[in-house]
Amino acid sequence: MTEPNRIAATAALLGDPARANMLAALMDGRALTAKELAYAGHITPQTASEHLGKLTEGGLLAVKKQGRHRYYRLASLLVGQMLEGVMAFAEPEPARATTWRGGEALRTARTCYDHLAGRLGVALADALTARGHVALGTDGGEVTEAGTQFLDAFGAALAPGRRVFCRPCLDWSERRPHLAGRVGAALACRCFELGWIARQRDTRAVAITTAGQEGFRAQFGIVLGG
Amino acid sequence: MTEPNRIAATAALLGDPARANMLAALMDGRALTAKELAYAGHITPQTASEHLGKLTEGGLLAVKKQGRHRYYRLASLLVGQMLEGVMAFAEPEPARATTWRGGEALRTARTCYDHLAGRLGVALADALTARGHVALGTDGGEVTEAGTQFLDAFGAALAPGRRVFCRPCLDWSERRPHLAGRVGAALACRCFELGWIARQRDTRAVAITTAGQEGFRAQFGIVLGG
DNA sequence: GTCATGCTTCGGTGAGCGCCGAACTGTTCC
DNA sequence: GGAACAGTTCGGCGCTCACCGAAGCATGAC
Repeated sequence: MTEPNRIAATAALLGDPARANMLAALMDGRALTAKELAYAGHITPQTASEHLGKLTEGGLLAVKKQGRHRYYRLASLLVGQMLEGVMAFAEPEPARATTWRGGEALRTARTCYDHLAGRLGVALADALTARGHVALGTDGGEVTEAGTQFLDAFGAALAPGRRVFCRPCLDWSERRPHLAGRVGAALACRCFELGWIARQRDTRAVAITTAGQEGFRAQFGIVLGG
Repeated sequence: MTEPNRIAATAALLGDPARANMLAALMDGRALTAKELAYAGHITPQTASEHLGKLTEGGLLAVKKQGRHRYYRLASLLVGQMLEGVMAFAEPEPARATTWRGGEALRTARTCYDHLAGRLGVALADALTARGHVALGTDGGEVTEAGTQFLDAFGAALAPGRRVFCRPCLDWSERRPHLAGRVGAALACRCFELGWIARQRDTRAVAITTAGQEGFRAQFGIVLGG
């Protein structure tokens, strides 16, 4: 009885355009200030403050004071996965190849909560699959023995010993699965470490550096013409 | 720009208690009439009609006319997965062992969209894991060679040849993963076929028949004290 | 034909909430 | 100290939307 009401209450929090915009802006896992989120939601700081209060109250966001700023981020993995679920449904069917702000950059490479998406993310998943490093299906995926060794050598080591699974995440611009879960996160993390990719201000798009162009080509055979 | 608005619009559809109740009632994959859904949402048929119209319009529900009834069901797997995502977040933390309508029956065994959940679902996942038939992790899972053979012999055969993955689905009453995805669906389907479990009216709870008591014990070593 | 039933449409009411301007607290910097 | 800035709280406006009663279509039973 009390159960669906909690569902409704949670969903209602996502059901406001301003809040949805703010949450989408946080999907790359960064922590943003209230002002930045107000900008992302296209609303004034006063209004944003109310929304952020509700989202925090509802357990969707965690907040950390730092000087005169307040940094908001998604409160847990579950929040990111919930948003993924809604996005997977809500996104327009085939890649509507038009007009977002910086759409082209977003489609080339972007972060999706804690892992890589866009053409780069899909290409990485394809490359690893083609080489037998991971096996992916619609219901899940697994890193092979060879894949574990490869990731190890690449510097994106995972806890050894136990079997390593990975979760596919449906990519809304390519409509193809890419690597999420611990594996995707470790891979993305290592790419940042190597300086192959770099975050950009005010967007989830990531830039592929010249080192990255070279690295992705050498290690994965990936060349993104775009 | 248009993107998060779609997310918000979709989430807003889930964000009404009456609609959330109706969707929750459809989570077991059955098709229900408008009247039954009005009852599930605790609203009058007029109001339910509006809600059902919006949900259908939004692509969440599919409807089929049959005589003077209209049967509504979830429109796609994506809808079920989206709801799962929201539920996984929104459910109260530990098993709040109290007071739902038929709570005890629901906790023992119920359907979760197209597969089994509750103690039975978790016990099945545990049994299959313990025997090395499936391997489960937080990011996914896989059916082993032996598991494929076992499922085959059990009558819950899956398309052969390709690797079979399965998706864990976090159980909100037990807080333990159980089997979802194709594997979970095939398993549940076979249990219904064998007459081990039976659907009940007006609830997602399923009854374990006496044949089921015997079968689950013999095949899986599962005894649910009730 | 008449009646019952399932469902939808219409009209009007009321509550909730998203929004912003203005004012207030707290931090940083000079 | 004072000025600048980040963020919140308050008050009031306006819109949206969930709700139900009543009426209107269908379909099926007799």
